[in-house]
Amino acid sequence: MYTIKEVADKMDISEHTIRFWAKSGFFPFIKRDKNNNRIFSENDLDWVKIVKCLRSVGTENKAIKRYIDLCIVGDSTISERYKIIQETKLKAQQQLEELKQQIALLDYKENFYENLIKNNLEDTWNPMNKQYPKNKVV
Amino acid sequence: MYTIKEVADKMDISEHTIRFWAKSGFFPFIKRDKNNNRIFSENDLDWVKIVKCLRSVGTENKAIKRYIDLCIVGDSTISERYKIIQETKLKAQQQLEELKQQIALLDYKENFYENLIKNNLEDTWNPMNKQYPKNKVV
DNA sequence: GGTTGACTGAGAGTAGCTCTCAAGATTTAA
DNA sequence: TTAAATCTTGAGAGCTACTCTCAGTCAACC
Repeated sequence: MYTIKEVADKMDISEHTIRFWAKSGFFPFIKRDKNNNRIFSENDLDWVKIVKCLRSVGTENKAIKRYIDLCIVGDSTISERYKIIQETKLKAQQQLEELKQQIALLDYKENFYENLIKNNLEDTWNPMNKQYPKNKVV
Repeated sequence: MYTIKEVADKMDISEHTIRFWAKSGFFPFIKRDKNNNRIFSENDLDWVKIVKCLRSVGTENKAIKRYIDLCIVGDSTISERYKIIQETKLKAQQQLEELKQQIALLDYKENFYENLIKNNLEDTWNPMNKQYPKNKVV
């Protein structure tokens, strides 16, 4: 059993965000103690985990709520949930490829600057540079 | 030379966003035609590319503006820009690892649902399920 | 018994788009 | 040659998903 603060620390999400998600109906099964404080079970943590996952790959909150609601309905929605997870995974894999390309660009830029510094060269990237080179940077 | 629409198509960014970025001072060198329409050079496209890159790895617009301003200043800011790119790359690599883990979770869920469907099993994930199993899902 | 610290919900504030709109220029069609 | 369609512009409203502030409740420690 965890308090909201413990969940926040454990999952690396702010307490504010967890309360916001709770208010959005993402954790329908959380119990309260006698002071009305939320107490998260291990099972509730699983819900936090999947919400964090969906959110981090860009799933809209409305779509997350839809998925949660399908979970609550039960077994009859399994194939629909399967489809959602499948599509989300595909989207995430595309993001991975995109991210790799952006890292490659950052890597190129890093080497470029490193080279400038090492050799005391001019910054050919800067469009202010009057000797803008034929072989453009980036 | 490109119109804003051509840049939007080429870079897969909405025209709205490009105008928003332009208003934010991310493209300080864009020329206008006689009707005040923006005309993007190949060099301007490079700026769009680096802004898109920084943005896509979560760099705040304020920090992007800072980087752009450093570029405008010129060679004296190269080492500072180098540091920014280095740190951004590190952040992006962490995101890559995080994304891989989220994909692994989605993959697990996908297999889990697939198995349920294939074998007509119950959904052990759903907390509504009374026979909540000892080995919890996810 | 008073202060410290965790929690609560309501609601204001913020970032970064995203969209609508009216105005102006151009191109195309009748 | 006038009309309609298309592209652009900036201003500004609207939206999503937080993010933060605040006043209030409760329990635990000195």
